[in-house]
Amino acid sequence: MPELPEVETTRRSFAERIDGATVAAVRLGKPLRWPLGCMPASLVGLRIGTAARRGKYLWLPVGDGGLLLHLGMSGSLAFSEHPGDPGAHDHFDLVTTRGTLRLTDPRRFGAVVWSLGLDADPARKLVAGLGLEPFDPAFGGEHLHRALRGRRVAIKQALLAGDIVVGAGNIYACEALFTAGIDPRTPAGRVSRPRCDRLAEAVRRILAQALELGGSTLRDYRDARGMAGSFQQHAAVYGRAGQPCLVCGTPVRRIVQAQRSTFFCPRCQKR
DNA sequence: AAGTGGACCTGCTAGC
DNA sequence: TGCTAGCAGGTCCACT
Repeated sequence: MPELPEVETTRRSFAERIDGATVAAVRLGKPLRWPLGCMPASLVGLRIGTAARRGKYLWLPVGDGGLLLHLGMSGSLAFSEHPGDPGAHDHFDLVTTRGTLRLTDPRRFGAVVWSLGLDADPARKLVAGLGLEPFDPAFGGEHLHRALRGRRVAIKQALLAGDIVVGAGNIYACEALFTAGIDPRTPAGRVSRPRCDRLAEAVRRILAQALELGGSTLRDYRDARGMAGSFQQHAAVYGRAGQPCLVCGTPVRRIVQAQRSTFFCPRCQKR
């Protein structure tokens, strides 16, 4: 599910309410991607700080450390109105003096990890390889061009890898490449400097637009207040295989790259 | 070193 | 109606 716009929308939807609250209890469901790494009971009584985001990770300060959360493919966080009856896919409850924040994640690719800081293990290890934030002023055509130099993977895969720029997952990488007019199969190292300028700008514009629309709700994504996103209604190519390109009318194509679907317009997007 | 494929796990849908 | 194959928003790891 969650790419940067969904994760950031989620963060904004719970950060204010939970900031300054105290942990009253922690409940664990089935195991997630990694073990929590501390005794849940030891969190009780600790004060929660202001939630932050790095890439698609959320960082929730708790006491002298914090929880690094990832929503995986199918995760969502929500304030639970019925904290007494967890469902089959509710795998983490943070019961606080300001409500219960509950992680629901059917596929369990998500994670909740205790760490003494973002720069302490294990959080540091998970965040270490991440690229620039897309809205960091340092992210632009120059950075992109330099980082892509010598890379032979397709540009789509280079964007998804997250070591150059974070936040664009499968939906927004497809959309950004469409906006920039770049064929997703183009070898990354062969994207010219001017096209890198356009691509960096497209990544920012698409993510900003998605953020304004509260992200994409393809299936079940909701923010912590239960609000769905609506970017999917504005997608130019993602999920539109066979339908006419909104610009030129050519049918949108679906191909597979690195075992993931890629959608693009074979006419508007060039190598 | 960079690139590739498999792994993790569950649910939904299209097609027979 | 019921079964099955294929697909889904992510990312880590082992291997070449």
